[in-house]
Amino acid sequence: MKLGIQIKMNESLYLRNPETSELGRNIIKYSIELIHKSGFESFTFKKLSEAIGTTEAGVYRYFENKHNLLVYIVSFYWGWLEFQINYQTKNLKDPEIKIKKIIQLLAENVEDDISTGHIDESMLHQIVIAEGSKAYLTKNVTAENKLQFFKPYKDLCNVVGEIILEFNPKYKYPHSLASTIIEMAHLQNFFMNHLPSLTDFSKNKSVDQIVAFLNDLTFSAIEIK
Amino acid sequence: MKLGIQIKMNESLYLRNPETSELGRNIIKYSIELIHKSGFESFTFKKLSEAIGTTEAGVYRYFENKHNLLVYIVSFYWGWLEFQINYQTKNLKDPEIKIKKIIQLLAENVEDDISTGHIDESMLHQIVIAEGSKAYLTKNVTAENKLQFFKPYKDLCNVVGEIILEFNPKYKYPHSLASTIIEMAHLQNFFMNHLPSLTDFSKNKSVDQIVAFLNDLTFSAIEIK
DNA sequence: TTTTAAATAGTAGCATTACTATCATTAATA
DNA sequence: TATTAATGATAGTAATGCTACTATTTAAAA
Repeated sequence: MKLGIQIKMNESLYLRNPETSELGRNIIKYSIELIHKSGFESFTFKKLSEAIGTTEAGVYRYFENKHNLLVYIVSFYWGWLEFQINYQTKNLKDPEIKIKKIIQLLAENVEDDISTGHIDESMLHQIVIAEGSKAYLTKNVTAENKLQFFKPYKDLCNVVGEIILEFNPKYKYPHSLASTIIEMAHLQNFFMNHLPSLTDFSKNKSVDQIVAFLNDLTFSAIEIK
Repeated sequence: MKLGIQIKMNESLYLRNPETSELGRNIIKYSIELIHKSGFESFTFKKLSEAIGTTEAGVYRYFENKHNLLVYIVSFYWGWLEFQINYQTKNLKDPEIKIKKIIQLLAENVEDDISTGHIDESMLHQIVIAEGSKAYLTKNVTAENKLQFFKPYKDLCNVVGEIILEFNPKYKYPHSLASTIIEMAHLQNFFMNHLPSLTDFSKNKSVDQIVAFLNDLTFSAIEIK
């Protein structure tokens, strides 16, 4: 059975809600494909509109610029991931097991069984690994942060931070550790695949090695001494 | 006394060595200023050439494109930092003290007492925090990696990894931990200043808090149990 | 000293990018 | 059926990213 989920997106990210029309949904779908294939730098609204079969102006009616579109799809990912985490840790009591589950969800390659129609979450995961940090590494962070552009990311970080405190209420850096785990789950993946000498993950390129590293790092830090 | 140091740069990063002429040195100097002021996205060779008082074509004679120029200045930073680390840990025997020194050098704001003429290392440090990862987060990583674009970064990571092993020869993830420390020294700084809810660092925004977090994280991970 | 070739600087131009504006057409709704 | 909203088609502008060509300076060889 495929479950449909809906993720409410921040309205200031778009000019017109892409979920409400065929064209809008195609914009999201083909953006993900194009960015995944050729990277965010070479991605343009021209190419996107050609892929969809519409015009550049058509895309501009939905998104002010390609940066906002990136933030949109990255935000979608973080929202989706938080849903996954809530769903998969719902009935777990033990915070240790919860944290391990979260690390696994963060690091593991996505299989989109709980999917959302037109969006390929597995491809989206790859995009977030390679392009995600470009969403906030700009001169406009502060302004965009005020518009809540990064809320889904911050929410996720909070959720993880809370569970860290459940495990060890005395731990001093729950948020910093949460953002470290989240970032590293992705960055070590990127390094493993493209700059392997920055990691200790061998040939087989299995994400299990990243999970093991992050588990070790996390529990060493938060275990009660 | 100001000490002059020279950092040998990878020749495939430039078309003409910017160290060998006044114009070349100005290209580096003003790039750092402009990127620091307005960010890498809005930085163009046109604006740079106007700031210097030359023409666009003049800049293109030194660097193929702005991406390579970014990689150049980021590489310079990593080379400079490795020099600093070697210099400041030279006579230290205890690997624990060495690691603490490294974390401090990574996280602390740079004061360029050991400076390199026209380059403002303190400004460069800020650039690497905000733009550094854009050097490798591209579709060309693999090709550029083959051309040794990221050697200074990888060298640094290796140096840190070696010292981690000095502390605990049995630790399983020296490189991944090294790249985690290096990346987080910068990213937590960025978060602290722009997205503070992703950290646990309060009001005063002192980098000492980042140092404390990284020390805790690192030594929890590598201490011999 | 003159000649000449190499290095450097400057001009101009082109294709693409990142938008904006206008107007006609289609589809949905009152 | 009239009206409005969304889309499509077309065009245009300014900035960006880059190349080709010409002019000038400089430095070495004759």
